[in-house]
Amino acid sequence: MRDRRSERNAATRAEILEAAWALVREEGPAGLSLRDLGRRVGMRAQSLYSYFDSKHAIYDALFAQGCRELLDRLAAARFSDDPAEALRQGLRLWVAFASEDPARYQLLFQRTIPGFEPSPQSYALAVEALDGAKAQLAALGLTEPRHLDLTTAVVAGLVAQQHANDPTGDRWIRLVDEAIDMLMDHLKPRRRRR
Amino acid sequence: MRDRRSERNAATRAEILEAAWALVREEGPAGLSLRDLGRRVGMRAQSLYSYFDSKHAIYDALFAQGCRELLDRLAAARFSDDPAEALRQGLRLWVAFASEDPARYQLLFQRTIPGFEPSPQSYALAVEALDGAKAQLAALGLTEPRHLDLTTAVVAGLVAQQHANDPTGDRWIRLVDEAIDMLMDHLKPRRRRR
DNA sequence: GTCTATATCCAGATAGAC
DNA sequence: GTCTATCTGGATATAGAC
Repeated sequence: MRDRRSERNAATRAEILEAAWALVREEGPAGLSLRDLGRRVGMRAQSLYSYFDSKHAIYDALFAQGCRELLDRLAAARFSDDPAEALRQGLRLWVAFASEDPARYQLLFQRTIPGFEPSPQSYALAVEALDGAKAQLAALGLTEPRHLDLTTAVVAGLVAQQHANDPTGDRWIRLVDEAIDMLMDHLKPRRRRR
Repeated sequence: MRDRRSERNAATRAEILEAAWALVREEGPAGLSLRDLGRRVGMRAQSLYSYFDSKHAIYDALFAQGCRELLDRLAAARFSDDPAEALRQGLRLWVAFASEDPARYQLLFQRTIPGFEPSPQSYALAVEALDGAKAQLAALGLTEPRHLDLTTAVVAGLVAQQHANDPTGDRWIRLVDEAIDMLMDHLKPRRRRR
């Protein structure tokens, strides 16, 4: 039969994580404090330890949630049958995901919280998301490491510049289609240079 | 006549900044503490206030030093007379500078220290460095904002991926020449697409 | 210029009553 | 499961003696 107690516990955990996201968006991932977090959910900071073993465990849960959100969107996207168009759609989705929430991007893709590393289970989710992009490249015959690395670099560069130098605008984000053109023209095996 | 007192003061300031760089490299820019810094130079943390008005003033001095280092290297470089080759050399220099010291890169080009913004004087140095790249692009007829923005995005992307995912290796950095090829082929006005 | 002493505030985490 | 109380340690910064 249903375990009402553990259901309630899970609901509270979810509520705590939701409040944590809000704080992380306001102060940045490194600025999260258990005091503030407790206050948000109407608890003393110490009581959070009934739900999470440590502050790092909270970060880890946020990391996993962020990855799952990305995986969900990738799964929900209806990609074109044309591999080139599908890749383009996939990269647009990554850029949109990464640029819409700087704090989440920082938590998932940069190393900005001193001492925090995601658990293997959580990290596996991030790898899974990247595997999607890898497969889309492979469908175009782009299977060398440098193909993926150059692709991730271009995407990461647009997002990094956007966040650092124009956080409220779209100065770099709007270049995404041009950047993808550039990338695909360059990587296309048929017109390989050098 | 020489002011031995102020010479000594300047020497101590320089020593403090050197120790600050070491700490920042070890702990990241956000991890710098005045206690540790004082200990490194054989002082109590409070005594540092004789040399700098605040912790932010120390960050600002580091920021300015980092910019000057980059400007010095740009000034010392002997660039080719061929504008395309000169740009290539310039971008290689940026990538080398940014990748050799992650902490300095973070301090200069990312917004990672809560509450810190460089003073106008210091920021002007960063702008000056970027103007160099802008001029090199202009020498190739690339004067639109998107030309510079795409260029900085590619450079920033390589460096960001390098630091975040392969901090001790060269997995992305070694792609710099290929990335520059890609960029220049794409931006070259003579073969403009779209 | 450097020290001691101190102010003020914050952090993460644990013990134990209820 | 939540609380009070507490531990331990950290931070930046100021006042004033020497």
